[in-house]
Amino acid sequence: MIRKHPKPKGREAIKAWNHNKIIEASIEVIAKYGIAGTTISRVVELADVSRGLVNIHFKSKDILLKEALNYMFAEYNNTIDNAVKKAGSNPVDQIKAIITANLDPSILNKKNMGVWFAFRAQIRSMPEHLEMVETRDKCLTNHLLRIFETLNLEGGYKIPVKSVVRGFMVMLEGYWLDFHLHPRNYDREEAKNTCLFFLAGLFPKLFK
Amino acid sequence: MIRKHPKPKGREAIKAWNHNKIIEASIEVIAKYGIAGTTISRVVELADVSRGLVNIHFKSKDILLKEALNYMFAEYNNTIDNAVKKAGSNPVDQIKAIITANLDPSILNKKNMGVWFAFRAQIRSMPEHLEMVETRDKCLTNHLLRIFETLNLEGGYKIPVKSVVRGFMVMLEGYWLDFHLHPRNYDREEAKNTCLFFLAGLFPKLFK
DNA sequence: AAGTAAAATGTATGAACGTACATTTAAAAT
DNA sequence: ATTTTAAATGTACGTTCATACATTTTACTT
Repeated sequence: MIRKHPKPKGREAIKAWNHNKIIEASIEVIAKYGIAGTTISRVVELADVSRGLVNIHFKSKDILLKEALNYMFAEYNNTIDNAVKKAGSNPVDQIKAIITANLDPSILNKKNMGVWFAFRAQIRSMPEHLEMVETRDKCLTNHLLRIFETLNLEGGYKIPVKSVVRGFMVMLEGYWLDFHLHPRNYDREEAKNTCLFFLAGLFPKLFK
Repeated sequence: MIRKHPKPKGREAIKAWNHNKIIEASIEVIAKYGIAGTTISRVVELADVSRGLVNIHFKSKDILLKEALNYMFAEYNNTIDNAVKKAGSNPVDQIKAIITANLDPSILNKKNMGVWFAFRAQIRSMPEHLEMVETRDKCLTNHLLRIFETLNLEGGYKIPVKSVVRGFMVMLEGYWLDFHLHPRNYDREEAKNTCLFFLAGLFPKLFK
């Protein structure tokens, strides 16, 4: 049962509170059972609300799924944007901030990865969600393209930016997958260091 | 409807033929609809066999899923082992062979990736399949550990082998994910070159 | 304190699910 | 040709699913 905060007062507030409770329960259920394994019964049980309430708040199961996914992505995009902002103007610091953010427990945790890979796995049969996934990809790609281009200029490198950005993102996502499969003995520090190690191969002066 | 080969003669042969037809149909359905979205009805329709036959060949749905997964993994492990063998004794050639094999259409295709990520997504709620996934990981890890250690010796490098192997595998898998999401405009050559580019950063003399 | 409208509840319904099993089909043996 | 028996079929059953909606509860208004 999800009950992070006590039940608030006021009709509107209670409604919003229940709405949120259902979304968060859905996320947890998706993470555990996958998209097709997510049933209203499981959501209802975890959210501790009545069966009918889900139908009132979300016109259909599909809409509920979509809102749950959206909820999660918004969090991710915010986290990354903030991390880059906080890192200041140094591109190397920005890269490090992005790596750290992507490996931080607030992003890289069982629940998030469960949902993440559940959606990615089913993308073939639910192409309507592809857009949302790609929006997240673009958020990260844009940051990285800009940063690596700056690195090229500042360091006098001639690294093929597009390929390296893709390779780098692919690596980050690979580490997510690694965590998803083996959350127990996962070493965030090692993952970070290996990312930096690979980058140091390409930009020796900057990442050493 | 799956009918690669004409129906054979002989009771045993027909039985085996149907068995195979059901497994291959299952793989296709899993790839399209995910684990929980895989229903007997869908498998039966695609395999073009009677509803009851699945129950006779596979005691339960779980067992069918397990056999389908096993079928796919066996193919993968064979392909990799053969690729390494064919590459000869040069470690750089072996690495290249592994990259090429992992990006080859016989491995990296919509069907395989659909099943692959479907299982990985659901691993949390079906831990009984973790073992099979890890067997595949070990097959690849063992090859790579040996090869990178040889590279260290031959080239006089002091690369942290374990980390690099993990980073490299993570990268390969990241490219699988990339393909899974965007099979249309996927560039196998570029993926291969970027892998080599990252390795060239670590082993400059060898991968240039 | 009484009335009212919004929100939440829980039961009902039909479709789809996995599985069991009596029946039919057809390959092999006589 | 007839018999035998393994293999395949298709219906039937109990369960679980998403959804609809009449009913009850509860926060707000008067």
